[in-house]
Amino acid sequence: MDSSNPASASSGPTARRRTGGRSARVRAQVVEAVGALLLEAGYDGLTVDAVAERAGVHRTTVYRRWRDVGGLLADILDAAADDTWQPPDTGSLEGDLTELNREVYDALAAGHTLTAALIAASFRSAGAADALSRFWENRYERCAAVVDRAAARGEVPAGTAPRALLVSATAPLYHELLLLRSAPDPALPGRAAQAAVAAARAGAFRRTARTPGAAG
Amino acid sequence: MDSSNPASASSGPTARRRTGGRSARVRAQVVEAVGALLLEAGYDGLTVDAVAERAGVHRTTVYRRWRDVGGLLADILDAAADDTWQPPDTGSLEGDLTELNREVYDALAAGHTLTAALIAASFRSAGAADALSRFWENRYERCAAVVDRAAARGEVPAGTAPRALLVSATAPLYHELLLLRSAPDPALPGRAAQAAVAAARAGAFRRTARTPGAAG
Amino acid sequence: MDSSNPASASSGPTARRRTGGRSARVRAQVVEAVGALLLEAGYDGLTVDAVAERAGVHRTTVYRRWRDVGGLLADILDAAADDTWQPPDTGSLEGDLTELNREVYDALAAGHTLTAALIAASFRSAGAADALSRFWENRYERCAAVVDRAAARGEVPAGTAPRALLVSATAPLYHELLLLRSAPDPALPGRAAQAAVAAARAGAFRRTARTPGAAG
Amino acid sequence: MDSSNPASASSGPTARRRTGGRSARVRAQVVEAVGALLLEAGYDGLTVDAVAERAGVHRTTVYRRWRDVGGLLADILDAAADDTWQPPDTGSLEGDLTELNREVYDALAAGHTLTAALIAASFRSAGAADALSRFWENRYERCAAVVDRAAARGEVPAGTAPRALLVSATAPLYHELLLLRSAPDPALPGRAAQAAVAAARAGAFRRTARTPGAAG
DNA sequence: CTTTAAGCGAGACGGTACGTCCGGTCTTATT
DNA sequence: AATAAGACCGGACGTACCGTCTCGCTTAAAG
Repeated sequence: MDSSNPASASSGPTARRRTGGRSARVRAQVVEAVGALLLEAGYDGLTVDAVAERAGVHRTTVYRRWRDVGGLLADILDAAADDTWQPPDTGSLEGDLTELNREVYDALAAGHTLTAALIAASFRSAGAADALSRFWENRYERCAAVVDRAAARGEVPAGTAPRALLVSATAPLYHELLLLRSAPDPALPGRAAQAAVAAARAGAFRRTARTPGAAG
Repeated sequence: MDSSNPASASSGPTARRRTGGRSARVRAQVVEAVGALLLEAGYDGLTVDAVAERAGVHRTTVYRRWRDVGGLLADILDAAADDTWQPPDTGSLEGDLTELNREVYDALAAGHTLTAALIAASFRSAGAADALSRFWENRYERCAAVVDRAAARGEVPAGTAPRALLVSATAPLYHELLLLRSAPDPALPGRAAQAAVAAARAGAFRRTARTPGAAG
Repeated sequence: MDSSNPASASSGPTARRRTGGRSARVRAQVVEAVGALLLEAGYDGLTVDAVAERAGVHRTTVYRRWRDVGGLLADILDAAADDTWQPPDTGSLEGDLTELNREVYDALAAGHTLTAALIAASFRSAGAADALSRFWENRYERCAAVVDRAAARGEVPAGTAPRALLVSATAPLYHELLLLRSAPDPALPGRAAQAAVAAARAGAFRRTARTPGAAG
Repeated sequence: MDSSNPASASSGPTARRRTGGRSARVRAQVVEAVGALLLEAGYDGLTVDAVAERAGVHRTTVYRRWRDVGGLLADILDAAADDTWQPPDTGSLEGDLTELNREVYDALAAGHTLTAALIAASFRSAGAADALSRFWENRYERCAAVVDRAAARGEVPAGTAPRALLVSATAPLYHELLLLRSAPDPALPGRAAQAAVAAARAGAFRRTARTPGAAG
């Protein structure tokens, strides 16, 4: 799951936004400024004033089009959701999950990070929170393929719920790096992936729930 | 949350701290106000002004003793860390973990919640972040007993790392409820506990690492 | 004291200043408040907060436009300098000087007085000090006419320096009433005027300096 | 607590005051600190906190003994009034007045000056204003000798009021340097002295008033 | 040479004002 | 007539002093 660069891909084909002329240019400048400021100064440095100045646009223009900081974040997140990112395909479930975790790890371990800033933002702005949820759901949907392939290969029981497995694999990373703020451990992505696979093999994520450990 | 101890440890022994009468009362009022405001208005409602007014104390007094909002949070967190909380002891690992998860679930599922506010705060205040880390580490240490007991009962392999197991069990809750903000699912505590137990049984958290799935 | 002109000269011509409606009204209210507060509470009562409240304007607005109390004073002084005041013309030098002195006397003898407040302010604010200097220089220039007329009438030697004479005539008033704070003496304006005239007749203020006592 | 004259002991006979050792040392340190701070930072830099710190004394001690900043100033002024200063005696009135003026000039021309600071203080503190008045009256009384000697020498008419003459001579200095803040002119002390002498010779300061210039 | 209370050190508190930053709204001038 | 720029309101921040209070501890003065 790459959350390292949500801002990169700009406005996809589905969005029927007016793309021509000044409006588009203004939006591009503002989006660029938001991303840059988030990286440099985190969410608290993302003031409308700073965005406007950096984008070379007037304060009131930002208010008019994005209403507030949450709107800005929602915009760049929704833009990022339209990108072309695809989950890895290494041939094994543990390999795929480790690879996914490594992306997360890289995005979070480096202290001041765009991802962390976005998450911080989600705690303060409803708009940002919604956009971030949408973004993440989108990613989980794409990643379901990883689990499906594993099931097809017989690595996990049929009926394994992709999302529960994926959450189980990645959640420890966010927990350690974002919430507990413990020292980054390069082995963490692999270990978390491995534990999730072990649980999955034991049937812990089968949709039919229950009777899991009993099998083991 | 006890509010009797002076100012969360630290400080030299020579400096005559004042613990009697007014100072203690002021602190108690402020701590109470912080908790109440966090619950009512979340982190963004936790302004120094609001705390002072609610505590019936002057603004400058708050600044003098707590410096800023982070200091306030650190104080109540450190106070909370001194409590007498003990992990559950249901007789089985899955039972204990489920019980733990249920506590987390209850603390997080109810929207505006103190826990969520503290986590939000940790993204904005270094002081709060440190205090929260200390608080959590403290809890994980206490919970190690749960794993030790399970190991003694033979539920998990000897050498199972308590912390890794505990993180694996609880992280999905924080992930779903705080980060993904998905709809609360009452089955989640149990499922996450169960998956962690399955992984532990498969040896995924043995300190000697590696060769886990090989057992399966 | 006119309050119609924007913001005491200065500032580039390119910057589109706004002179209409609200801005002008705000300035008028603030200037009025400054004068009233100076009279009522003296310089120490002239806080930005008090000015803002009295003017019915927000604190930050005052800071934005006037920066600090010195800026406020400079504004009202510069406004005052634009007035239409003219020195008296009684027909005799001593009469004119006495009349001038009486104005000063009236302005200073009544305890809490705007003039005294402005002078007090000039000791604490560079901006106010400069503005007050400008104001006084302006007045001395206008008063030069009094001396010129006297010279034309032959009351004082040709070449008498107006400013030195005027200072000599009025300085004792400021000295007694402001610095020494002695009890007001209604005869003082006349006496000081008379002494200055005597000195002038003796040639004490001739620009060619020296050779004064020679006249005696 | 009487703050009118904390230095000069006295007060009730019942309350046994303590004058020796520590108290005296404290006062000396504080007085020194006040003078130094006035010179370095002017009246606005003369905060109780700064005085206490510089004097190596606790804040509350200053409040206890001097009540406020005005009390501090009154104390050092009254101390200064007890000195042994004597007016010059050059042999001529103009010489004496010029010498006096030069002292004033030196005290005022050098920008940040103790004298200016005291005067500034007198505009804000009733205690300081009273003490300064006392100080100046004391000096004018001592200077009366200058005028008496001149009268004895026949330089000025008998009955010339010393104080009016002295004020006339020195006021222009204060006016130019303190109020008008014009550029210091080294010739000013002499010119002002000379003008005052001229007026005095013309009888402008005779106690019986009136009919002055008529004589010329 | 004790006693004893005046005076000091120390910390905290309530309170006023400062000057700044930022969020958001409203209004004026320009195009 | 629309919009960009400027100015405003309002809330909060963190700081500096002010003046007060309540404790103990020192120490100078009286007995």
